[in-house]
Amino acid sequence: MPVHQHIRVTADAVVLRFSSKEGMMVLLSKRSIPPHIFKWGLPGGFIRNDEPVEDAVHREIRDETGLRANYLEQFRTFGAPDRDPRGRVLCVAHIGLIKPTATKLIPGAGNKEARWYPVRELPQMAFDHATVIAAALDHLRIRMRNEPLAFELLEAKFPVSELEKLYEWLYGRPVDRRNFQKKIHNLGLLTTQQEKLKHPLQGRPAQLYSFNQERFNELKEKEEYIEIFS
Amino acid sequence: MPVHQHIRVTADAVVLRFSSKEGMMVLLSKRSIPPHIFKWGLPGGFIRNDEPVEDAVHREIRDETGLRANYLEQFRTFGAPDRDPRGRVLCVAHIGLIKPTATKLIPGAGNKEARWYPVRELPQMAFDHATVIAAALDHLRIRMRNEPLAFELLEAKFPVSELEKLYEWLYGRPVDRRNFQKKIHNLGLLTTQQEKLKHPLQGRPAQLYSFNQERFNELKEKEEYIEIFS
DNA sequence: TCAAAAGTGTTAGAAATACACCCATGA
DNA sequence: TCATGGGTGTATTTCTAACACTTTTGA
Repeated sequence: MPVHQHIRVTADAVVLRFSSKEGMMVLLSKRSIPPHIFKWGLPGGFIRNDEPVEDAVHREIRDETGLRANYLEQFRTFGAPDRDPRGRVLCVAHIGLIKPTATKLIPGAGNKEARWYPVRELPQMAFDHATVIAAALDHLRIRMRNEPLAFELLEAKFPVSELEKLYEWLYGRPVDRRNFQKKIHNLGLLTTQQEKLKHPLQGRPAQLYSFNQERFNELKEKEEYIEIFS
Repeated sequence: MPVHQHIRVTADAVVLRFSSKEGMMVLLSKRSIPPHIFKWGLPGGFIRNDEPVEDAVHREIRDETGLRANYLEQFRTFGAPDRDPRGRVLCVAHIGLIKPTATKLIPGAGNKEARWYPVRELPQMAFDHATVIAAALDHLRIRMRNEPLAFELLEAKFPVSELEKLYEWLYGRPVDRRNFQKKIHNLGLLTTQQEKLKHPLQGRPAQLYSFNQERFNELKEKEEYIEIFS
């Protein structure tokens, strides 16, 4: 039992927000202390001794931005010995997903500035956080084929086109609207809502849908393998 | 910067070995010290202050069993505050894959007993290691659909039936031999070897194949998505 | 009436599935 | 010659992919 081990551990989150107008945005906070002072980093920080890791992530996101991710999943731990100049610091990295309406940031006690940045136009990043963001997107790209994570990034009621644009953004290729609708409807994952989209900037108003979680659970029970997107 | 953080970190591995006769086996080592003395646990231990995480895993596996996994991948970090009675200990869990010939164990300095156990007949496990093993298999089940990890569990030259039985074991369902061969050959992942399997216990000798890594890399470059098994 | 986005169906090709008999070998 | 496991082809169905015009609305 090593009394001599001295490794610290942070819990950090790549919190993502999507809208078809702005694309995928990531939540960053500006560092106000060294190391990497004034660079931008992921919300996160040291885990408390008796605190569950997920709780630490939620706490840090709240403290730095006032937000709460409605989906949170650990995806990898970054542990290169030289990734932090202060000494050995492991980073348990998470993906957080949040609805597009979560735009208003309330920087907390730390007085740190927080901002949404387009994932494809990142500022100078602290530590290895650019790598962490890239890894988070790779992870999401794999998970979103089979898991209904897309719906965590959309409003409760959304037009199919928004879902489609999210997949187009993530996979970097155009998606055939007709085939996409066919597939998603055949799976039965969408429940038609009464309303239509009230204020399209222009064009025909879109039918709104919500994600049918029960239907997905049903599918998952009987089919071992569900492909939402190919 | 929390001088008061006191969290220790271990690197542990679920090292797996497969043969059609025995099924999937996991490498365990018997604890010789408290806590959980005399229960079985995953090979692993505390990371050194300046040691890369993967190096720590390899070192622990070697020290406890004399083996070296030919594939190693981190899959999750377990961090429940109460998972270790000694205090807060995070476990960065890995999957290790090893060839079926790696049967001989050389317990090292720690004098710990090490053994291969069938994954489906585990002894009483230390800590949350039963959960860790279950999570490793879930992870493997997802990864093996799209990544050529199966070949890390087979000899360099193997009959198709061995590959097929590996998939059957992992997904818990029978696989149609003809359709399986068709699919795997259409992908072009197998290179036919000169030899046939020399000593089948009975029956017609099987053609041997090796995994064609270059072909897989080629595929991965042009196709964004490769499905090895559905 | 125009611009903009939404909605929708058919066809051809590819892939997945289901299914059964013969072959090569050792005992 | 028998028992055992290896090797193989075809027909059916399902899924995927390609493709363009009409509808609804606000300006």
